[in-house]
Parts: sequence; C-alpha cells; structure tokens
Amino acid sequence: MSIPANYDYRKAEEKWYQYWLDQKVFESKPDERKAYTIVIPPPNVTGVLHMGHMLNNTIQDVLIRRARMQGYNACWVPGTDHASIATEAKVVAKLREEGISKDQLSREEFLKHAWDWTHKHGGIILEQLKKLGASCDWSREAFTLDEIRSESVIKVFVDLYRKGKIYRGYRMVNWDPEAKTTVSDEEVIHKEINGKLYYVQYSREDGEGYITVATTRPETILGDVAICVNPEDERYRDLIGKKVRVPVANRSIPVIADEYVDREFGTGCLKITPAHDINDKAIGDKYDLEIIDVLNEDGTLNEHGLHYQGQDRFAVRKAIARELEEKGFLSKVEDYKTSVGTSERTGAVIEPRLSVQWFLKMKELAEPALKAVMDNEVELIPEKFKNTYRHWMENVHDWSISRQLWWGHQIPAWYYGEDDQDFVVAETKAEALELARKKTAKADLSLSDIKRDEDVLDTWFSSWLWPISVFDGIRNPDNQEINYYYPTRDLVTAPEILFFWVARMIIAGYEYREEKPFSTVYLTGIVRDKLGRKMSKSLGNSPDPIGLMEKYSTDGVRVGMLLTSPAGNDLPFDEELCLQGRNFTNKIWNALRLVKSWEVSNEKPDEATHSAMQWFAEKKKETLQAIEKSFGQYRISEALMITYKLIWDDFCSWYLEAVKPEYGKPVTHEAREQTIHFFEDICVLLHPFMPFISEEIWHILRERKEGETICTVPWPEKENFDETTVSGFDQAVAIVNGLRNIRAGKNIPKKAPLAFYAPSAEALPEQYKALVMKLGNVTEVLTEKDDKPGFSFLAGKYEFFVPASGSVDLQEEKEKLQKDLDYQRGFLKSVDKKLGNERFVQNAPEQVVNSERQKKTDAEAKIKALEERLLELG
RNA sequence: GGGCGAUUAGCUCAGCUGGUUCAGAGCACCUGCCUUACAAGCAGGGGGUCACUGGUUCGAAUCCAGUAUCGCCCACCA
Repeated sequence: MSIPANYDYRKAEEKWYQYWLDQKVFESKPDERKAYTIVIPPPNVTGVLHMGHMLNNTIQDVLIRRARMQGYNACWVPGTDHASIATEAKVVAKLREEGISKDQLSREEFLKHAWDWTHKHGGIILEQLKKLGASCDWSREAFTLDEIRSESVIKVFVDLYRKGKIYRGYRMVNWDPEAKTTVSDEEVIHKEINGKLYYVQYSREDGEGYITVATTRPETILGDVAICVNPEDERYRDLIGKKVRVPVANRSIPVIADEYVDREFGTGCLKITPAHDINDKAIGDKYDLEIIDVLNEDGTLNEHGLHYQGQDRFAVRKAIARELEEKGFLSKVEDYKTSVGTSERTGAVIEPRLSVQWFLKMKELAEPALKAVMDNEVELIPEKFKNTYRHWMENVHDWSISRQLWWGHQIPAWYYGEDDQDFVVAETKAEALELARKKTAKADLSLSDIKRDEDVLDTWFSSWLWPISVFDGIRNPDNQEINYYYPTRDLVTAPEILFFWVARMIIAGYEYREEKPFSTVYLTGIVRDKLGRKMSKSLGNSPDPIGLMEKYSTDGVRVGMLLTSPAGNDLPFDEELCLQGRNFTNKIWNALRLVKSWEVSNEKPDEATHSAMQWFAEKKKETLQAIEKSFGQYRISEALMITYKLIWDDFCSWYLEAVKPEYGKPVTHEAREQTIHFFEDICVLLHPFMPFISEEIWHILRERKEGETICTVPWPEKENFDETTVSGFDQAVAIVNGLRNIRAGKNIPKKAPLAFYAPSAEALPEQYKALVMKLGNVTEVLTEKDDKPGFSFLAGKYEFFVPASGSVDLQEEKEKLQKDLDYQRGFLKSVDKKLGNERFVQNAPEQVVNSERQKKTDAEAKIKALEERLLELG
C-alpha cells in the first residue's frame, strides 16, 4: 500500500473531527462506569480564541482524552460566559459607532441589541475550540445567561439573602467611571504611576498665616470638609479646633486631630474628603463630618466642582493646580510615585465612591473552602499557590456583587414604597407582591406598585456556580446528572482568576453541595512573547491561533504549546515550538511510510530483529511507567517529552533501524505484524497529545470497522518490565555508538566492514550480538585479541578494540588512551580518598561504602587494561 | 509596606527525602553527510565555579543563614 509522501493534516483534521462528532464519541451519559468530569472555564461569549485559551484547552483535552481511554466515563462540559461588563462595553461601543447612545435606550431596547450581538458573535470561540480538537460533549453546551443558569443564580441570591448573607449597604466602593459601574476589590488592579504631590496652603481664619497640606489629588479639595493633624504633633497643637479656608472653594472647615495621621508624611496635615477616600470616610464618620461628593458617575465634576463643573477629573487636576499657583496657594510640587487602582476590564482609573450596593458576607462562607485547600481535599498545582490562597481567604472582604449595568442577572429585589428600605427579595414578581403585602399589611398593593432593582449581579456571581449549574444542580439538587458527575475532577485555569473564580467556586461547592467542586486545580502560566511581554491584542504581539494551526497543523501547535509549559510557569511562546511539533508529525508519518512499504516473507525473523522486538516490548513498558508517573504529578510536558523520545529515539532510531530489511528485501510476516502492533500502541500513547495524526495512522495501520476510533482504545495497564532486556540493549547501543565513533574518527566508511574484539561475554550480551553486528555493520566479533595496532573504545564498563587494517598513525590513539588513563587514575584517587577517610567509612551507609569499593575495583581493572594497551602500542 | 516563590548550558526547564568524576533533557549552535521512511532528516561535537557569601556535614546544585537580582500576590499612607 502506498502512502502519500506528505501528511495532509488539513484534510485529516477535518475528517476525523467530523467522524468523532458523527460517532458521538465525546458524548457522555451517566452509566455504571466512574465519571471523570471537567467543566470548561467558560470563555466570554463574544470572545475569540487567544493563545491562553489554546494552552488551557489543550491541557484539558489531554486530560479528558486520556481519561476516556482509561475507561472512565469522560465528560468535558463546554460553555460560555455572558461577561457582564466586558460584553456590555462592547455593545455600548458598537452602538456608539452607529450613533446611538446607551442613555437614549430603554433597558429592554438595550438588551435586545446585546442579545443580537451575542447571537451574532457568540459561539465563534466554541467553533475554534473544535478546530483545536477539543473533545467536549457539545450536547451539553451551557451559557451563564441561559434559562437554567439564570434561574440558578436568582435562586442562590434569594437563598443567601434569606440566610442573612447578603445585605444592602451604603459604602465606599470602587467606581469605574468609564463603564459607570462599581467593581469588586478583586477587579481593581493597582498600578504604580509617576504622579505629583501638591503642597497646598489653606489660610487660617485667625489670620495667623497658612497651614500646608500635601495631596496627590488636588481636584478633591472641593470636597474637603476638615483638616486633620496628629494630636501629638507640637507644630499644630494650637490649631486644633480652629478654622481654615479651603482654597478655590473658599469654604470654612475645622482643624481636627486624630492619631491616624502620620506626622512624618508630607507636612503632617491631612485633608479630609470623605466622599472620595476610604480613610477619610472613616475619619468623617468618626467625627460626624459632612460629605461632599464632587464627582458625577462618569468622572466629571458635578455642581460642587463650581466653575470646573462638567470637566473630567484629570483635566481639573491640572487646571486647579494652575489656579492654586496663580492665587499663591501652591507652595511646591514634587514628583511622587503613587499607586492607583485601575479597572480590570476598562483600564479606567478607579474612583472611590460612596453608594448603595449589595454585598455578600464572605468570612463564614470561606471557612470550609479554606480548609479544603489546606487539607489537600482540593489540590492546587503547583502547590505554591496554597500560600497565596490561604492569605486571601484569611483576609477575605465582603464581596460587592451589584453592578450598574443591564447585561446580566437582574437583582431579584423588589421595591414597593418610597423609602429605599422598602423592599423584599423574591424569585418572582408575583412572590414579591405577596411578601410585600404581608410585610406592609396593605392588601391593595398591586404588581404595578412593585419595581425591580435596576442593578445586575457581578458576572462571577453566576460563574461561581458553574460546576453545579451546568448539571442543573441548583434548581434540582438531587437530579441524576449532578449526583453522577459532581464533584468534577480537574479544573484547568489561569492563576489570575484564583480568587475571582476558583476560590468562589469552592465556596459555592461547600455551600450548595456540601462537597468540593473539583479535586485538582491545574494553574497554567501566562503566555508571553519572546520578549517576556504578556500577549495581548493591544500590543499586537499575539499570533492568530487559527493561523498557527493552519501553518503547523493542530497537533503540531498542541505539541508546541505543551512542550515548555510546566504548571504555574509562564510560557514564553515562540513559533519555533510549533515547528518542532510539526517536524514530529512528519517524523511519525515517515515511519508509517516505511512500515507500510514492507513486503512480507514467511521466513522466521533473524536474530537481530528478534531481539529488537523483545527489547522494544520491554522498553515500552518501562516508558509507560514513566509516563504514568508524570501524569500522576500533572507534569504534562514531561509526559509528552517522554512519549516524544520513545517514538523518535527508541522506535524510529533504534527499533525500526534494527528491524528494517535491506533495500528491496522483504520483512518477515512476524516482524511486520509485531511492528504494526508496536505502532498501534504508540499511537495510543500519543493520542491525548496529538489526537488527529494518531487517529489517522491508527486507521492506516489496519483495516478498521466503521465507528471504530482510537479515542476509546483502552489505555495500557502498567506492567513490570524485564530490566536485563533493557539494560542489555543499552549496552548494545553503547557498543554501536562506540563503533560509529571509530568509523567517524578514522574515516572508515559506514559501509566498510569492521571487526571488533569484545573483552568478555558480559561485555556483549549474547542476546544482542546479532543486533550489534547489524547496526554496526560488523563482519566478525573476535574472541582472541591480536596484537595488531588498532583502536579502543569504552562501552559501559568495558574496553572494546577494533583492529586497524593497514598502517595507521597511532599517535592519536595513544593520546586518547592516555587521556582515559588519566581520568581513571584521577577517579581512583578520589575514591581512595573517600575510602581512606575513616569518618566516611564509619558514618556513611554501608550501601554507599560498598558501592565506592566496587568502583575502586572497577577502576583498577580499567587502569590495568589501559596500561597494557599503551605498552602494546609502545 | 507585608507575604510567597525563583535564580542550574544561548533559550525553556529536570534534578524527590544530601552519596558514583553529577552536573542532565529538549530546542538552538558547530562539523560531516542529498545513505532508496524522513535534509521537516541522519551521524558526530562543543557548551554550565549550579546567582553571591558564609555555615552544618566525612560529603552540598541539594540542608541552614545572610546578600543581590527577578517575578507573583496582598495592601486605604495623604
């Protein structure tokens, strides 16, 4: 059978993915087998595949494909996230392009646009995952905003509210002026920036001059309500209780004293702006100060901003500094490094802002989730993240869960009166009405008197339920699916969302299932470019994953992604890696071409072939043990590398070379059958990493029935292997390499026959004698060493000898022998030194001492042999 | 400011609870080869005071302390 010279991966990938879908290979239903479940970290519904997804989903696919072959009922659940703030921002931007402002639209109109957008762009990323070979059960696709998930979220909100875990509070929150919503503490990214420290003078009303205050945000002067000094501070003691005037605003404010103020920092005077700083708010509350909020929700100044009203806060910062300077209130300006919070989603500088929001009490909820990770009930890989996790969970803050957006799950709080405390929490409006009637004792309340809370919930408030809600385990906690598939096995995600998502899923798991959501969390690294920069759209340094797959084949890219990515380490991505992956597919393909080109005879295999077959059978078992060990530790790139070497080095370079007949000659039937078996076994081991080429080759190797697939071929069981067979082959390899070196060094052509002398029977295992002769192209193994000049080489612990034909320059050979001799003598000396050390002999374990003694004997024997050789050569 | 982790070949990383002259892998690099599966390949080769300084020990890449550099997480100093 003739095989095309090149592997047509495009065709194969399309063909096999469709085949797998047709055969429903990835679909899972509860049965008597054990479940192995992975839920996908749902990508943003309108997102596109990036390199991070490639890495993360390749790893999940490797794990789930292997599990499927191991006989588990493997189920990988796909889905998408509505990504409240990100998607809403995209829709707003798109509408703006069309000249529509969000403010002009009603909630219903806006949501219609958002759903249109979702239907148009949603699911692109899932199609891309199919191209990657992801073996998800597509019949289970879930969306965080679909009916089941939405009802689950509402149910959980109501439940937590009734348990007293959710409350409504007037608090300082992080305000994103661009998205015009609050965001949680975790969504604020602190960045160090070069700012300025402005020294502003406030004039004393008693006419005694000025008091100077340092601030980084002069625009907030307009919201100042007091100046605060440390009560112990001599410099300002006489000022306490006096009044000063706020520059520009020209208001009168008091000077108060509190220990919070650091005397060493700035001038030792702190201006108090309770509306715009959390510490100032605390002090304001303590002394019952007024609150002056100077900002609008979009970050411009409001009526308290006086003549700056309507201008953006940063423009005002500059303008007000100028005005202060002109009026002589600015004593100096210093460069100052400060840290500002920015929005994770929009990048806008976060403004602390007072507002009414919904919060979830976290402290108690976090306890079982903390314990689970500390006890390794949920295992984090790599383990170092346990520390970070603990630190966060021990200092967890209440979770601000309301967002001033429309795209998301609307909060099920219903207002029935004028006061904003007149509300009830209920799953439906009808239920709310009933509750409100009871609460108010007003039987005439009607549906039209009830208004739902405008806000939606934080996106993570739906994704934290994901491992449960994908199986409808919130609405129907006792259904067959959730009982069968939960808890899931592995969660593969990025460390960046350890708190956003992973920690909260663990919390939800214990709260709603009284059980962990998954056993293992595999944290991937960040995909970076060669310069170490994070790959991002804005930098334009991210290759297009689809383009890469077109260029290097999907299997090639998967291998490229996996080759250098131990868990938790960043992955410096380089296309070279994909090239290595593609070269590997080519290597395998060519091995297939060789095997399929063989003609068959009915003779018995020769001895070399026979021993190679015996060896490879054992080698495979040995390698499988190593692969299992690596998988057991989730060292996936290591498992791949071991497989890679088994195929390239052991199978192609040694096994096939040993079995390969001379050109034009047939191979024996038995050898061909055995080789095909080996090849099939290799395909099985390779399949989790390279699903497409392994399936393609597996089908070419033998006729398969319709419906058969490598996806469900049983993964081999671990077996003991015969160590003598393996170590004997290693010795044979050492001899062949020694012979090849001599050929290369002495310019003896590869095809020229060669004889060599083996010093003893152990030096050349009988089993492999024929194999060494074949691969070394040896005509004769001498048993008698003649005294003709020649060359020696070392294989294992034995010295071999190749007689030279004709006259040769022995100088080089002598030098080499001398070098060997020096080395052995040095080695002996170090061993002697150790053995001569009484404390070593006394303290070291006997085993170690004995091995040193053995080394001494070996070294002495080698030295003797080398000395003899040198003597012979004169 | 607090915490965590890292530092081994040009690059990415292995090296478990100290013990072979222990320093290893893949890629990259260099030198030969267009040898009838594969130049996307084959055969060979070079390359590291294991960040630095001390300590513990018969023995340290490995354990301890300190220093330096880098990274990550947390944090309300104007």
